[in-house]
Amino acid sequence: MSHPPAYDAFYLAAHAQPADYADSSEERSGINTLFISGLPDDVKAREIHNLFRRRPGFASCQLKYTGRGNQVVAFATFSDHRSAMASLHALNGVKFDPQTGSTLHVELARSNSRRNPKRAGGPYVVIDKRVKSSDAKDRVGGFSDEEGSDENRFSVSGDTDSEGGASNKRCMLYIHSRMPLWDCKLTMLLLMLQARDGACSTLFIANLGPNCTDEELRDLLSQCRGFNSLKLRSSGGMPVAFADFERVEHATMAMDALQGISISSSDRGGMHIEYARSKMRKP
DNA sequence: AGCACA
Repeated sequence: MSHPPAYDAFYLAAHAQPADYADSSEERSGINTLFISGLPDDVKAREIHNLFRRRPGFASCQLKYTGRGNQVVAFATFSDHRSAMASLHALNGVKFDPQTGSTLHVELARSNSRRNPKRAGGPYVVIDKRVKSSDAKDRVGGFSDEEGSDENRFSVSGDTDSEGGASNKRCMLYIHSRMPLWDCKLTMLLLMLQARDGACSTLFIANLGPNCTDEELRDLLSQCRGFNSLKLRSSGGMPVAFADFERVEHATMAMDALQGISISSSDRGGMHIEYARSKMRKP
């Protein structure tokens, strides 16, 4: 009896919805906004404002709770690039909190803040992406949340890979030390359920052994939620299979759970599973 | 790398 392997959380190369990343070749000299990290997680918007308000060319600033653990970052916008650079050099590496010894890391932001402090109201803006723990419970449903160890886990990064000019955007998870466990799980769940390129609710299964049977595959697949039907075919003398699921998300989870596993008839390594090119017609 | 059934 083969069991689906544990989810490979450490390197999840999911073809997730592309986060919008600024092209690295973008003109940097038009950037008037600074990105500030290295802040203690109890920093107040007022402190950020006080840090920047007297600097030449200062326009506005905002504090952002990123929602990744307790991570806090800030943005400060200036009237022009030169004054932004001046403040960057003045404040980068400065000790912010003598208690913790935390040091500011200041760099040019990826893009200018388009937030208008006058319209947004108040001298500084707070963006709070933190998820309330009550919704988090609702969102993750059956997941148990061993809270005690908030020693941290993963976060998501975007990356553009332009092999063959195809420019596939993908997301990956990497270990990161300030994220509570529930947040990691939520992130993983969302990534798993993200629409991936070419996603289809039917899966194409190849690299099966010549003696693979319908029953053997069906036994395995019927343990997967949303499994509808299976068709074994032969392609070039070798068996391939099509497995249909209720929804794309079910197919995605089955693929992630079963990818690469060997079954008793396997004689050439584990199964190769992809989305089928087209949805299976009615059974 | 191998993708059918209408």
